[in-house]
Amino acid sequence: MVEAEAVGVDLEIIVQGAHGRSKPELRLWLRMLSTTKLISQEIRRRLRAEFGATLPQFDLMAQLYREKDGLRLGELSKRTMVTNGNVTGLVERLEADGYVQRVTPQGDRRVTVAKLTEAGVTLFAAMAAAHEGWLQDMMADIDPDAVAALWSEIGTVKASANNHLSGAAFE
Amino acid sequence: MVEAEAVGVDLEIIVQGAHGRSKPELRLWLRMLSTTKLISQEIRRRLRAEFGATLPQFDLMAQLYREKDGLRLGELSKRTMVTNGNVTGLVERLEADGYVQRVTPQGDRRVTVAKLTEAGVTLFAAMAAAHEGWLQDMMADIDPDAVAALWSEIGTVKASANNHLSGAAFE
DNA sequence: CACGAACCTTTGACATTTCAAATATCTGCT
DNA sequence: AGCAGATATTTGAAATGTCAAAGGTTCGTG
Repeated sequence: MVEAEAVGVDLEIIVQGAHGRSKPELRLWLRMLSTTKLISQEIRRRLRAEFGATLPQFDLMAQLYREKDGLRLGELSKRTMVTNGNVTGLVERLEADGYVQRVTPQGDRRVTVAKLTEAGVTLFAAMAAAHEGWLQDMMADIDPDAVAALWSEIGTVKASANNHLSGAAFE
Repeated sequence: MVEAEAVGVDLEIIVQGAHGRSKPELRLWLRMLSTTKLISQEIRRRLRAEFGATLPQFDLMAQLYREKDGLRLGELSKRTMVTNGNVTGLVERLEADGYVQRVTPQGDRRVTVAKLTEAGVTLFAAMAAAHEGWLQDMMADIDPDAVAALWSEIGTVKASANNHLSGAAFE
Protein backbone atom coordinates (compact mmCIF):
# COMPACT_ATOMS: atom_id res chain seq x y z
CA MET A 1 0.00 0.00 0.00
CA VAL A 2 1.12 3.54 -0.65
CA GLU A 3 2.29 5.59 2.26
CA ALA A 4 -0.34 8.22 2.92
CA GLU A 5 1.58 11.21 4.09
CA ALA A 6 -1.06 13.81 3.42
CA VAL A 7 -3.40 11.86 5.63
CA GLY A 8 -0.73 11.52 8.22
CA VAL A 9 -0.74 15.19 8.98
CA ASP A 10 -4.41 15.30 9.77
CA LEU A 11 -4.07 12.18 11.79
CA GLU A 12 -1.36 13.61 13.95
CA ILE A 13 -3.73 16.22 15.18
CA ILE A 14 -6.15 13.58 16.19
CA VAL A 15 -3.51 11.49 17.82
CA GLN A 16 -2.41 14.43 19.87
CA GLY A 17 -5.98 14.80 20.92
CA ALA A 18 -6.10 11.26 22.09
CA HIS A 19 -3.01 11.76 24.17
CA GLY A 20 -3.08 14.84 26.28
CA ARG A 21 -4.46 17.80 24.47
CA SER A 22 -7.95 16.57 23.71
CA LYS A 23 -11.06 18.56 24.25
CA PRO A 24 -12.20 18.63 27.85
CA GLU A 25 -15.45 16.94 26.94
CA LEU A 26 -13.62 13.97 25.51
CA ARG A 27 -11.34 13.74 28.51
CA LEU A 28 -14.29 13.85 30.85
CA TRP A 29 -16.07 11.17 28.91
CA LEU A 30 -13.11 8.83 28.89
CA ARG A 31 -12.68 9.21 32.59
CA MET A 32 -16.35 8.65 33.30
CA LEU A 33 -16.30 5.58 31.15
CA SER A 34 -13.23 4.01 32.68
CA THR A 35 -14.37 4.77 36.21
CA THR A 36 -17.79 3.28 35.63
CA LYS A 37 -16.25 0.23 34.03
CA LEU A 38 -13.89 -0.23 36.93
CA ILE A 39 -16.63 -0.12 39.54
CA SER A 40 -19.01 -2.23 37.47
CA GLN A 41 -16.48 -4.96 37.09
CA GLU A 42 -15.77 -4.99 40.79
CA ILE A 43 -19.46 -5.25 41.58
CA ARG A 44 -19.87 -8.00 39.04
CA ARG A 45 -16.99 -9.95 40.52
CA ARG A 46 -18.46 -9.72 44.00
CA LEU A 47 -22.00 -10.53 42.93
CA ARG A 48 -20.68 -13.60 41.22
CA ALA A 49 -18.42 -14.65 44.07
CA GLU A 50 -20.86 -14.11 46.90
CA PHE A 51 -24.22 -14.74 45.29
CA GLY A 52 -23.60 -16.49 42.02
CA ALA A 53 -25.54 -13.76 40.28
CA THR A 54 -24.80 -11.45 37.38
CA LEU A 55 -25.09 -7.69 37.29
CA PRO A 56 -27.95 -7.61 34.78
CA GLN A 57 -29.83 -10.07 36.94
CA PHE A 58 -29.27 -7.84 39.93
CA ASP A 59 -30.51 -4.80 38.03
CA LEU A 60 -33.56 -6.58 36.83
CA MET A 61 -34.42 -7.92 40.25
CA ALA A 62 -33.96 -4.45 41.72
CA GLN A 63 -36.81 -3.20 39.56
CA LEU A 64 -39.08 -6.05 40.51
CA TYR A 65 -38.19 -5.70 44.15
CA ARG A 66 -39.79 -2.33 44.40
CA GLU A 67 -42.83 -3.27 42.40
CA LYS A 68 -44.32 -6.05 44.44
CA ASP A 69 -47.06 -6.54 41.87
CA GLY A 70 -44.55 -7.13 39.14
CA LEU A 71 -43.80 -5.33 35.90
CA ARG A 72 -44.56 -5.92 32.28
CA LEU A 73 -41.52 -6.91 30.30
CA GLY A 74 -41.65 -3.73 28.26
CA GLU A 75 -41.61 -1.66 31.42
CA LEU A 76 -38.69 -3.70 32.69
CA SER A 77 -36.90 -3.06 29.44
CA LYS A 78 -37.28 0.70 29.76
CA ARG A 79 -36.27 0.83 33.38
CA THR A 80 -33.19 -1.29 33.00
CA MET A 81 -32.19 0.39 29.75
CA VAL A 82 -32.01 -3.03 28.20
CA THR A 83 -33.62 -4.07 24.94
CA ASN A 84 -36.78 -6.12 24.82
CA GLY A 85 -35.20 -9.23 23.46
CA ASN A 86 -32.66 -9.12 26.20
CA VAL A 87 -35.27 -8.90 28.91
CA THR A 88 -36.89 -12.04 27.58
CA GLY A 89 -33.76 -14.06 28.07
CA LEU A 90 -32.93 -12.58 31.43
CA VAL A 91 -36.37 -13.29 32.82
CA GLU A 92 -36.29 -16.77 31.36
CA ARG A 93 -33.11 -17.65 33.19
CA LEU A 94 -34.26 -16.07 36.43
CA GLU A 95 -37.49 -18.01 36.17
CA ALA A 96 -35.59 -21.22 35.61
CA ASP A 97 -33.62 -20.46 38.77
CA GLY A 98 -36.83 -19.89 40.69
CA TYR A 99 -36.37 -16.21 41.50
CA VAL A 100 -38.91 -14.78 39.12
CA GLN A 101 -42.29 -15.88 37.91
CA ARG A 102 -44.17 -14.91 34.77
CA VAL A 103 -47.87 -14.31 34.53
CA THR A 104 -50.13 -13.27 31.70
CA PRO A 105 -52.84 -11.01 33.05
CA GLN A 106 -56.52 -11.47 32.27
CA GLY A 107 -57.24 -8.36 30.29
CA ASP A 108 -54.44 -8.45 27.74
CA ARG A 109 -52.89 -11.65 26.51
CA ARG A 110 -50.08 -9.84 24.73
CA VAL A 111 -48.62 -8.92 28.07
CA THR A 112 -46.29 -10.83 30.32
CA VAL A 113 -45.81 -9.63 33.87
CA ALA A 114 -42.74 -10.68 35.78
CA LYS A 115 -42.53 -10.65 39.55
CA LEU A 116 -40.16 -11.89 42.19
CA THR A 117 -40.87 -15.14 43.97
CA GLU A 118 -40.31 -15.54 47.69
CA ALA A 119 -36.85 -16.86 46.96
CA GLY A 120 -36.23 -13.89 44.70
CA VAL A 121 -37.20 -11.41 47.37
CA THR A 122 -34.94 -13.08 49.88
CA LEU A 123 -32.01 -13.26 47.54
CA PHE A 124 -32.33 -9.70 46.35
CA ALA A 125 -32.61 -8.29 49.84
CA ALA A 126 -29.31 -9.88 50.72
CA MET A 127 -27.67 -8.72 47.51
CA ALA A 128 -28.93 -5.18 47.87
CA ALA A 129 -27.52 -4.83 51.35
CA ALA A 130 -24.15 -6.12 50.25
CA HIS A 131 -24.23 -3.96 47.15
CA GLU A 132 -24.76 -0.78 49.09
CA GLY A 133 -21.92 -1.71 51.41
CA TRP A 134 -19.56 -2.33 48.52
CA LEU A 135 -20.27 1.10 47.12
CA GLN A 136 -19.68 2.85 50.38
CA ASP A 137 -16.48 0.93 50.66
CA MET A 138 -15.27 1.77 47.19
CA MET A 139 -16.13 5.44 47.66
CA ALA A 140 -14.74 5.64 51.15
CA ASP A 141 -11.86 7.91 50.20
CA ILE A 142 -14.06 10.60 48.71
CA ASP A 143 -15.05 13.65 50.64
CA PRO A 144 -18.74 13.28 51.54
CA ASP A 145 -19.54 16.74 50.27
CA ALA A 146 -17.89 15.86 46.99
CA VAL A 147 -20.15 12.83 46.67
CA ALA A 148 -23.23 14.98 46.90
CA ALA A 149 -21.77 17.64 44.63
CA LEU A 150 -20.83 15.07 42.04
CA TRP A 151 -24.29 13.64 42.06
CA SER A 152 -25.66 17.03 41.22
CA GLU A 153 -23.06 17.87 38.58
CA ILE A 154 -23.46 14.59 36.81
CA GLY A 155 -27.13 15.37 36.68
CA THR A 156 -26.35 18.24 34.35
CA VAL A 157 -24.24 15.95 32.20
CA LYS A 158 -27.10 13.55 31.93
CA ALA A 159 -29.56 16.31 31.13
CA SER A 160 -27.32 17.69 28.43
CA ALA A 161 -26.78 14.31 26.85
CA ASN A 162 -30.49 13.64 26.97
CA ASN A 163 -31.05 16.89 25.12
CA HIS A 164 -28.81 15.98 22.26
CA LEU A 165 -29.73 12.44 21.38
CA SER A 166 -30.19 11.64 17.73
CA GLY A 167 -33.32 9.65 18.33
CA ALA A 168 -36.32 11.36 19.81
CA ALA A 169 -36.12 11.61 23.55
CA PHE A 170 -36.86 14.25 26.08
CA GLU A 171 -37.41 14.93 29.73
CA MET B 1 -43.92 5.63 19.05
CA VAL B 2 -45.13 8.81 20.60
CA GLU B 3 -45.58 7.62 24.13
CA ALA B 4 -46.47 10.44 26.40
CA GLU B 5 -45.75 9.19 29.83
CA ALA B 6 -43.50 6.21 30.17
CA VAL B 7 -40.68 7.67 28.12
CA GLY B 8 -39.76 10.13 30.78
CA VAL B 9 -39.25 7.49 33.40
CA ASP B 10 -35.73 7.47 34.61
CA LEU B 11 -33.68 4.53 35.73
CA GLU B 12 -32.43 6.29 38.81
CA ILE B 13 -35.79 7.32 40.07
CA ILE B 14 -37.00 3.81 39.79
CA VAL B 15 -34.02 2.25 41.40
CA GLN B 16 -33.98 4.64 44.28
CA GLY B 17 -37.65 4.56 44.79
CA ALA B 18 -39.91 7.34 45.91
CA HIS B 19 -38.23 7.50 49.28
CA GLY B 20 -34.85 8.90 48.28
CA ARG B 21 -33.42 7.40 51.41
CA SER B 22 -30.49 5.62 49.88
CA LYS B 23 -26.96 6.42 50.85
CA PRO B 24 -25.31 9.21 48.87
CA GLU B 25 -22.71 6.81 47.52
CA LEU B 26 -25.39 4.59 46.08
CA ARG B 27 -27.21 7.54 44.56
CA LEU B 28 -24.03 8.80 42.97
CA TRP B 29 -23.25 5.39 41.59
CA LEU B 30 -26.66 4.93 40.06
CA ARG B 31 -26.47 8.31 38.42
CA MET B 32 -23.00 7.68 37.07
CA LEU B 33 -24.12 4.36 35.73
CA SER B 34 -27.25 5.57 34.01
CA THR B 35 -25.49 8.59 32.54
CA THR B 36 -22.66 6.52 31.17
CA LYS B 37 -25.10 4.02 29.76
CA LEU B 38 -27.08 6.77 28.08
CA ILE B 39 -24.07 8.30 26.39
CA SER B 40 -22.57 4.94 25.46
CA GLN B 41 -25.71 3.85 23.76
CA GLU B 42 -25.87 7.04 21.77
CA ILE B 43 -22.28 6.69 20.67
CA ARG B 44 -22.85 3.10 19.74
CA ARG B 45 -25.87 4.02 17.64
CA ARG B 46 -23.94 6.65 15.76
CA LEU B 47 -20.85 4.50 15.23
CA ARG B 48 -23.04 1.84 13.79
CA ALA B 49 -25.08 4.18 11.64
CA GLU B 50 -22.21 6.22 10.26
CA PHE B 51 -19.33 3.77 10.21
CA GLY B 52 -20.77 0.30 10.60
CA ALA B 53 -18.49 -0.17 13.58
CA THR B 54 -19.08 -1.21 17.15
CA LEU B 55 -17.97 0.56 20.30
CA PRO B 56 -15.55 -2.16 21.41
CA GLN B 57 -13.96 -2.07 17.99
CA PHE B 58 -13.60 1.67 18.27
CA ASP B 59 -12.02 1.36 21.70
CA LEU B 60 -9.59 -1.25 20.55
CA MET B 61 -8.60 0.69 17.47
CA ALA B 62 -8.10 3.78 19.59
CA GLN B 63 -5.42 2.02 21.55
CA LEU B 64 -3.68 0.79 18.45
CA TYR B 65 -3.89 4.20 16.88
CA ARG B 66 -1.84 5.65 19.68
CA GLU B 67 0.81 2.97 19.38
CA LYS B 68 1.96 2.88 15.83
CA ASP B 69 4.14 -0.12 16.52
CA GLY B 70 1.21 -2.12 17.74
CA LEU B 71 0.43 -3.71 21.07
CA ARG B 72 0.56 -7.19 22.46
CA LEU B 73 -2.84 -8.66 23.03
CA GLY B 74 -2.33 -8.73 26.77
CA GLU B 75 -1.53 -5.04 26.75
CA LEU B 76 -4.61 -4.40 24.66
CA SER B 77 -6.64 -6.37 27.13
CA LYS B 78 -5.46 -4.24 30.04
CA ARG B 79 -5.95 -0.94 28.26
CA THR B 80 -9.42 -1.70 27.03
CA MET B 81 -10.42 -3.35 30.30
CA VAL B 82 -11.55 -6.34 28.33
CA THR B 83 -10.62 -9.93 29.08
CA ASN B 84 -7.98 -11.77 27.12
CA GLY B 85 -10.35 -14.16 25.44
CA ASN B 86 -12.45 -11.29 24.30
CA VAL B 87 -9.55 -9.45 22.75
CA THR B 88 -8.75 -12.51 20.70
CA GLY B 89 -12.14 -12.45 19.05
CA LEU B 90 -12.19 -8.70 18.56
CA VAL B 91 -8.82 -8.68 16.86
CA GLU B 92 -9.81 -11.66 14.77
CA ARG B 93 -12.83 -9.86 13.38
CA LEU B 94 -10.97 -6.62 12.82
CA GLU B 95 -8.28 -8.56 11.01
CA ALA B 96 -10.86 -10.26 8.83
CA ASP B 97 -12.19 -6.81 7.94
CA GLY B 98 -8.71 -5.64 7.06
CA TYR B 99 -8.29 -2.98 9.72
CA VAL B 100 -5.84 -4.79 11.95
CA GLN B 101 -2.97 -7.12 11.35
CA ARG B 102 -1.34 -9.65 13.67
CA VAL B 103 2.34 -10.37 13.92
CA THR B 104 4.40 -12.67 16.08
CA PRO B 105 7.68 -10.96 16.90
CA GLN B 106 11.07 -12.61 16.54
CA GLY B 107 12.17 -12.81 20.10
CA ASP B 108 9.15 -14.36 21.74
CA ARG B 109 6.82 -16.72 19.99
CA ARG B 110 4.29 -16.63 22.79
CA VAL B 111 3.40 -13.09 21.86
CA THR B 112 1.02 -11.70 19.28
CA VAL B 113 1.24 -8.05 18.39
CA ALA B 114 -1.71 -6.31 16.77
CA LYS B 115 -1.40 -3.12 14.79
CA LEU B 116 -3.61 -1.05 12.56
CA THR B 117 -3.38 -1.39 8.80
CA GLU B 118 -3.52 1.61 6.51
CA ALA B 119 -7.22 1.09 6.15
CA GLY B 120 -7.52 0.88 9.90
CA VAL B 121 -5.70 4.14 10.43
CA THR B 122 -7.88 5.88 7.90
CA LEU B 123 -11.09 4.53 9.31
CA PHE B 124 -10.18 5.29 12.87
CA ALA B 125 -9.16 8.84 12.09
CA ALA B 126 -12.59 9.50 10.65
CA MET B 127 -14.35 7.85 13.56
CA ALA B 128 -12.28 9.69 16.14
CA ALA B 129 -13.07 13.05 14.65
CA ALA B 130 -16.78 12.28 14.60
CA HIS B 131 -16.64 10.82 18.08
CA GLU B 132 -15.11 13.91 19.55
CA GLY B 133 -17.75 16.03 17.88
CA TRP B 134 -20.56 13.90 19.26
CA LEU B 135 -19.25 14.31 22.76
CA GLN B 136 -18.94 18.04 22.50
CA ASP B 137 -22.44 18.08 21.17
CA MET B 138 -23.86 15.94 23.94
CA MET B 139 -22.09 17.97 26.59
CA ALA B 140 -22.89 21.30 25.04
CA ASP B 141 -25.21 22.39 27.82
CA ILE B 142 -22.64 21.98 30.55
CA ASP B 143 -20.68 24.87 31.89
CA PRO B 144 -17.10 24.51 30.59
CA ASP B 145 -15.66 25.00 34.03
CA ALA B 146 -17.88 22.25 35.32
CA VAL B 147 -16.53 19.91 32.69
CA ALA B 148 -12.98 20.41 33.90
CA ALA B 149 -14.01 20.24 37.53
CA LEU B 150 -15.91 17.02 36.95
CA TRP B 151 -12.95 15.47 35.28
CA SER B 152 -10.91 16.15 38.35
CA GLU B 153 -13.55 15.03 40.85
CA ILE B 154 -14.22 11.82 39.04
CA GLY B 155 -10.54 11.19 39.27
CA THR B 156 -10.90 10.93 43.01
CA VAL B 157 -13.76 8.51 42.59
CA LYS B 158 -11.65 6.34 40.37
CA ALA B 159 -8.73 6.49 42.76
CA SER B 160 -10.91 5.54 45.69
CA ALA B 161 -12.47 2.63 43.86
CA ASN B 162 -9.06 1.48 42.76
CA ASN B 163 -7.98 1.49 46.37
CA HIS B 164 -10.73 -0.80 47.48
CA LEU B 165 -10.80 -3.54 44.90
CA SER B 166 -10.98 -7.07 46.18
CA GLY B 167 -8.43 -8.44 43.77
CA ALA B 168 -5.09 -6.76 43.28
CA ALA B 169 -5.33 -4.06 40.64
CA PHE B 170 -3.83 -0.72 39.93
CA GLU B 171 -3.97 2.15 37.51
C1' DC C 1 20.31 -29.50 30.19
C1' DA C 2 16.32 -30.58 32.18
C1' DC C 3 12.33 -29.42 34.56
C1' DG C 4 9.05 -26.79 36.90
C1' DA C 5 7.28 -22.20 37.23
C1' DA C 6 5.81 -18.23 34.91
C1' DC C 7 3.92 -16.06 30.91
C1' DC C 8 0.92 -15.25 26.68
C1' DT C 9 -2.75 -16.45 23.96
C1' DT C 10 -6.47 -19.27 22.53
C1' DT C 11 -10.41 -22.14 23.27
C1' DG C 12 -14.89 -23.48 25.12
C1' DA C 13 -19.02 -22.93 27.73
C1' DC C 14 -22.35 -19.51 28.87
C1' DA C 15 -24.51 -15.03 29.63
C1' DT C 16 -25.51 -10.64 27.87
C1' DT C 17 -26.06 -7.34 24.24
C1' DT C 18 -28.14 -5.14 20.02
C1' DC C 19 -31.00 -4.99 15.98
C1' DA C 20 -34.35 -6.62 12.92
C1' DA C 21 -37.85 -9.63 11.72
C1' DA C 22 -41.54 -12.54 13.14
C1' DT C 23 -45.67 -13.63 16.32
C1' DA C 24 -49.39 -12.70 18.76
C1' DT C 25 -52.86 -9.76 20.52
C1' DC C 26 -55.64 -5.79 20.97
C1' DT C 27 -58.04 -1.40 19.27
C1' DG C 28 -60.31 1.67 16.46
C1' DC C 29 -62.76 2.63 12.42
C1' DT C 30 -65.71 1.53 8.89
C1' DA D 1 -68.24 -8.14 11.83
C1' DG D 2 -63.75 -7.27 9.91
C1' DC D 3 -59.53 -5.45 8.91
C1' DA D 4 -55.58 -2.03 9.24
C1' DG D 5 -52.54 -0.40 12.46
C1' DA D 6 -50.71 -0.10 17.04
C1' DT D 7 -48.68 -2.86 20.97
C1' DA D 8 -46.18 -6.52 23.40
C1' DT D 9 -43.18 -10.12 23.34
C1' DT D 10 -40.28 -13.61 21.27
C1' DT D 11 -36.91 -15.26 18.08
C1' DG D 12 -32.56 -15.36 15.48
C1' DA D 13 -28.08 -13.84 13.98
C1' DA D 14 -23.97 -11.76 15.22
C1' DA D 15 -20.95 -9.51 18.52
C1' DT D 16 -19.30 -8.82 23.08
C1' DG D 17 -18.52 -10.25 27.74
C1' DT D 18 -16.72 -13.34 31.70
C1' DC D 19 -14.26 -17.19 33.54
C1' DA D 20 -11.72 -21.34 33.62
C1' DA D 21 -8.97 -24.57 31.42
C1' DA D 22 -5.79 -25.83 27.88
C1' DG D 23 -1.90 -24.82 24.57
C1' DG D 24 2.56 -23.30 23.59
C1' DT D 25 6.79 -20.81 24.83
C1' DT D 26 10.32 -18.92 27.65
C1' DC D 27 13.09 -18.60 31.79
C1' DG D 28 15.45 -19.62 36.09
C1' DT D 29 17.59 -22.78 38.78
C1' DG D 30 19.23 -27.13 40.28
